[in-house]
Amino acid sequence: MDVHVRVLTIGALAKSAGITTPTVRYYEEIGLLPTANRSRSGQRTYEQSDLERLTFIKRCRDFGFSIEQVRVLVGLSISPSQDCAEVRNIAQTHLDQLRDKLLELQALERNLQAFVTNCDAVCAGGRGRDCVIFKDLANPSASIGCCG
Amino acid sequence: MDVHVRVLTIGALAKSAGITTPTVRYYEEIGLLPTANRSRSGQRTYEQSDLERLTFIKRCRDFGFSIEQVRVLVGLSISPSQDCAEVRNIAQTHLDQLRDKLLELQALERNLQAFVTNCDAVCAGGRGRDCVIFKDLANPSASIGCCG
DNA sequence: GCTACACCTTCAAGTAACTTGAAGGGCAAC
DNA sequence: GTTGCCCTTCAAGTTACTTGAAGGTGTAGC
Repeated sequence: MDVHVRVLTIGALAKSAGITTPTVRYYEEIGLLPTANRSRSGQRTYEQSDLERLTFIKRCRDFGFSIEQVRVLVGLSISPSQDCAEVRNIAQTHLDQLRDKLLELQALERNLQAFVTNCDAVCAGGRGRDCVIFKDLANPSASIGCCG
Repeated sequence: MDVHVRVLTIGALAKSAGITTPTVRYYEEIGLLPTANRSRSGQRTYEQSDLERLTFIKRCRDFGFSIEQVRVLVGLSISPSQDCAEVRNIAQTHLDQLRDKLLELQALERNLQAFVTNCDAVCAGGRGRDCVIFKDLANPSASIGCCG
């Protein structure tokens, strides 16, 4: 059986792909990876093609795709008629969402910076029961921007 | 008992603070809000001070602080010696982490944009079993940047 | 043959921060 | 009295794994 196919243990596979062994088992459990072959003693064995598939999955995850998106992408990648346009569209949608999130986080960064600056300016390391920071944060009718 | 204190139901409280009722109960369950008083029929009742506390929590969450960070901030906000410096430091740490994440996401944005651009340039709406996109993504020894 | 020791196995529960669902009670209006 | 919305609790679902317990496997050295 083991003619000249390089067989990998789950640990070797995981390391090569840059993920952990429990994660490999998890991917198998949720059907992202096919059920692995087993050695006589019951240990999972993998081949080069498994490494490629897992690498594909890892790259997609690194791109921030959700497991469900990766599931679709894996399906497309192994289908006979690989639909590049569909992949492109999934990626574009994902990119759009990413940009929305970036804008949100950038706004958050400005607000947090303003908060810290205000802390420095107003309370300057002091302490006391009348700190404006807490008051403003707890005021239901105040607008945010915070602490000033 | 109900002299001239405006009493709020959980729904009214939640709406005023801009969160959902299950979330209010959840916050009570994890100790972020104190155990609520109850009406004779067993429904939770709240006062203005609860709304302020919940508003404080909501603002902190909007700033992206984790529940555990908010727990600390709430503790500081109700302690007799409110330590502004500590708040400032927590916020600064959080801001630093946020900036790291922003950098990551911006790099991701560039990569995804490159991916989409490459899809357009290389495969241009086509389909076929030799799509370079899939091949590159699945190649364990290829460097990322993707699809080119 | 025996002993380390790293690596493998399964199953269950934990993580964050809620959300959703089921099954039922309370209360004000029409 | 009944409609309809709000409230109650408890349990499970979500995402993407991680951690832990308890035990088997494989190989290297002595």
